[in-house]
This record gives sequence, C-alpha cells and structure tokens, in this order.
Amino acid sequence: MNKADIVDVLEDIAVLLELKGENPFKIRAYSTGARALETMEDDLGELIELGKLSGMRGIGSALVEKIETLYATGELAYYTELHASVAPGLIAMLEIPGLGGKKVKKLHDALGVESIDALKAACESGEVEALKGFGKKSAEKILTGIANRAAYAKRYHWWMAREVAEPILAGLRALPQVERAEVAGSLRRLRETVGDLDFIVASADSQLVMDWFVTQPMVAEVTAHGVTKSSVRFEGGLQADLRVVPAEQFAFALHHFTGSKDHNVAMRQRALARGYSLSEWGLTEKVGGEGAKPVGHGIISEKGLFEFLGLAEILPELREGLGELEAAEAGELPTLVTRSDIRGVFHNHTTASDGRGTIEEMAAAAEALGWDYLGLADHSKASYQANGLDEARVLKQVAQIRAFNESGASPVHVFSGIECDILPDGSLDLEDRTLDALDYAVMSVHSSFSQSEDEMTARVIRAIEHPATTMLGHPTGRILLRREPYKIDLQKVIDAAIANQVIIEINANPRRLDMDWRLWRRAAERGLMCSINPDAHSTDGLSYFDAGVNIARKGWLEKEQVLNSRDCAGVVRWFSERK
DNA sequence: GCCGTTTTCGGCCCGACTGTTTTCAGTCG
Repeated sequence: MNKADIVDVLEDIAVLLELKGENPFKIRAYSTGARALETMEDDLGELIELGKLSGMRGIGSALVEKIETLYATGELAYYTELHASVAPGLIAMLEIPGLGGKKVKKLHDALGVESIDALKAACESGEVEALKGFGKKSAEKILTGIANRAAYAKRYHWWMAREVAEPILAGLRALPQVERAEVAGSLRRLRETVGDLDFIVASADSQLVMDWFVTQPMVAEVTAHGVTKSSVRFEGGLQADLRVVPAEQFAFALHHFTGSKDHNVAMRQRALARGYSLSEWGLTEKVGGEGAKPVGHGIISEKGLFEFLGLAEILPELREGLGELEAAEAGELPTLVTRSDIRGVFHNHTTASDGRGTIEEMAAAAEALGWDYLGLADHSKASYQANGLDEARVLKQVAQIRAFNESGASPVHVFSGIECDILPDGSLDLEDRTLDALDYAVMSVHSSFSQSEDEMTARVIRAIEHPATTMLGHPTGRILLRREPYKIDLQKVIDAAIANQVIIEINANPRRLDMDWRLWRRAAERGLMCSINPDAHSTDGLSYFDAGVNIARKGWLEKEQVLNSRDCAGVVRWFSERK
C-alpha cells in the first residue's frame, strides 16, 4: 500500500475512533500521525528500510507498527475490525452541522439510528428531541442540516470566492466606524478552493457593523447575529462569518482566523514553550496558573506577533503547517515571486483554435498588462473539438506571428508556440519539422484519461523526453471540484522533467491550478523550472495569471524559479539552449 | 496514541457559541 493510501487509513481510523467515543487525544494522535506521514518528503519505503520512521515527530511505536504493516501487506486487522464495528451511515452523519462523534454515538446507542434517513425519521417523530442533551432546536437543526447537506459541504473556487468577498470587504472598510478590516481564512491563504469567508474587523461599535453586514442585499440567510460574531449565507450558497474585535486584538484575531489550523497549533506550541498562551485574544503569561492577564506587548500587527516569538514574518500563503516556522526561525523563508515579476505568459489560445481573441487583440491585452512578451499556443489537430491546428495551419500562424512582430505594431513580442496533444502512446500530435518551426511547445494530455498509472506515466515521460518539448501542460488534467486528476506518478514525471530541462506549468486557470502547490517546493529545490500559464481563451483570461502567481507563492517559489519572470532575452536564451 | 531541560506519568492549543441546562457538554474553527 502506498503512502497516500496509508494516510487515508490513519484518517479513517481517527474518524472511526471518534464515533466509538474514544479518548480525544488518541484520536488526535492518529490525525497528527496521518498529517506527519502526508507531509513527509522522504520515500516511505526507504524510511521503513532504514528504521527511521520512529524518529518522526507525531509517529510513535504504535503507529510505526501499523504503518509498516499497511506498507508491507496492505491490510491491518485493527482497522478491519474497527471498520466492521461501526455502521457506515454514521460517518455520513458527521457531516451534519452540530453533530460530532459523541452526539452521533448517542443517537446510535439510544435510538438505533444508523443512516441519514433513519435520523430524519427520528427527528420527525420527536424521538430525537426527547433525548437527554438534545431538544427541539437540535432536532430542527439536524433536519435543516440534512436538507442542505449538499450545499453545506460545497466548496468554491478561490477566484469566485474572492469576487464575492471583495465588495463586502470594500463596504466594511468604507464604514466610518471601522478601523481595520481584512478577509482571513483560506481565501487569505490563497488556497485553490474556499469553503467559507471570514471577515475580521476592528471597531468600537460592533453592533452597527454587524447590522450592516447581515442586511447586505446579497445575503440570503442570517444564521447567527451576535455582538462579536455573525454568520450569513450569500445567494449562491457561500457562507461568511464576520467577527468584530477591539483594535488592540485585531492582529491576534486576524492571525488566528487566517490559520491554518496546523499553523496555529505550531504557533501556540511555540508560544507555550516561551511561557505564553496564544489565542485569538492575545498573549497570556503562563505564570503560576492563577491571575494570568492578557498581554498585548504592544503588538499591533502579525509581523509584531511573529517577531515576539522570534520569527521572521510568515506570509499567509505559507501558513500551512509545512515547516514554515522552522524556516522563519532559521531566516530561510523564500522571497516569493510577485505578480509584478511577471513579464509575459505562455500557453494562450487565439481564434485559430478555440480562443476568442485574435493575435492582435491578445497582444494588445498583454501590452495593457504591462508585459514584454506573449506566447501563443493554440491546440493541435488531435484536439478536433477545439479546432486544433494541423501542420499547414501551424506554419501559417508562425508566418502571421512573424509578420506581426516585424510590423512593429506592438511593443509586445509574440512567441510562436503550440499546445500539442500527447497521444495515448506518448508520441506527439505534430511532425518534428513542424515543431522545429516554433519558438516553443507545451505538451498536454487531452484524451484517454482512464489509462493505468503506469501507462499514463510512461506516456507523459515519453513526451517529456522528446527534444521539441519545452513545457508540460496541466500535468494531472484535474478540474477542481469536478474532475479528479488522472492517475499518474508525478514524482517520476518531475524527475524526468528535471533531467530533460523541461518546464512544468502552473496552469493558472482557477478551475485547474495544476501542478498542485504542494509539490512545488521540493520539486523546485531539486531544479524544476516553473512557468505560470493562464491558459487564456480570451483577452480577459490573461488575468488568470494572478491565480497562478498565488499557487507559485504557496509552493514557496522565488522569481528565479519562474521562467516568465525573465525578460525577453532570457526567455529566448532558455528556448535556444533547450533546442 | 505521543511525548519529555517539570521525562516514563499525566499532560496534550484555546476559547466562543449553542442548546441545553441551571453549571455544562459538545461542537467548531
């Protein structure tokens, strides 16, 4: 069994233990162990062979044994028995807001409820509200939760969530009673998808701010309306919380609600080790237990908080609990690539295939963005549905682009590229001599998604090894919230890309964001070059590069590791050295 | 189940909110 599957088993065990009413710290130990395993960068097989698994923080002797058994045999008696002892319907019940392990266990033990349908019936018959610890409101809340289960579980693309958040944030900042306002949470951490919005406001008049918030026109439902916290659901289903705090607590609240959870745990542990208790309210000195007072230490910014704990400022996008505190302590945080570093983009489509802008229109849009160059990469002929270009049309476009550049009509230099299909056997969709006429080529998989992992990996590596290949496009084919990645061994693909000096793109389309940010830090350290590619199908689509920059930053990438932060001459040099 | 410069037991991040109680457990982030 591979690492990812073992992580799933450990997480599963934690959920099952929760439903059994186990010791919460034991449950956390399994979650922590799963997390440690997931973020481990070494090869699991090697680690086991060298007996080094037990040295990892969060993995003790019991977990070492279980992980080794799973790795070797793919089975674990403890897990099998645990799984058999819990009705599968109970796991689904945990998704209902307000129900945790203990309440689900109680519903099961007292009423014999084993499924969502049975739970619904028990609520309607009055059995649930008669139960000690439950009441009329609990039963109603459960019924609402069941009815809205799909909507509540939904996540949203970062891009879309930002479009909802921005006018609210601007409105909050415009209120004269508001001193400071920010969006926290996963939106601020630039995650690829967002579950809900968290607004944090500093104001002395919280009631007024709350009243403004819950009466906004796009609010469809108010689920809580208190003095320090209110919650609403917008039209379209996105949920948002607003918290209002006094100005002196703002930095602490902003940090806390930005998260991530793992980052906060690490920060609190660090504070504890230094004699302080950290919360969203501030720092408390931990002396003698009694009479502890919150202390601000004059901290009015997150930067001040980090510095107080002996750390360089950790930007929100790095706060994922993946070693950022260690890097901040050692002064080894990266200088992240910024949107203003970007000098141009590759992988964009025109009216020649399935884009909506002409060469001239796309170049003008690039100029408006202040770029020096623009790469055009229309589809190749195998992408018939996208009006892909055959050999003759490719050569015709090369001539058009050359004429455009020579006309001097635009300060933007246009590079001739192609998004060439990687055929099912790993061969390319265009003849070598056609590819040779281009400045660069992005190779992408657009068909036969259901190949086995071995086939797909070999297919993509064969394409990477072709001398005409400059970049690999959207390496997993995933569509966020809709289509799973195809099966592929990305570590092998990354190895091949490094060995062949092939770039892997961050496809910046907000629905793709592929290759995933979690893989970039290690890959780039090992020498992989990135290109942030908007995959624009219109002039507006060029703006997606912003989302790609976000992902690059989450992947700890610096300017030097991103091809399109180079100037035109630097790009030409890269292309020619590759040839 | 994990962990240790308070070390092999007894802690484990912390606080608000909700609904249920009448002092608190459970859930949530």
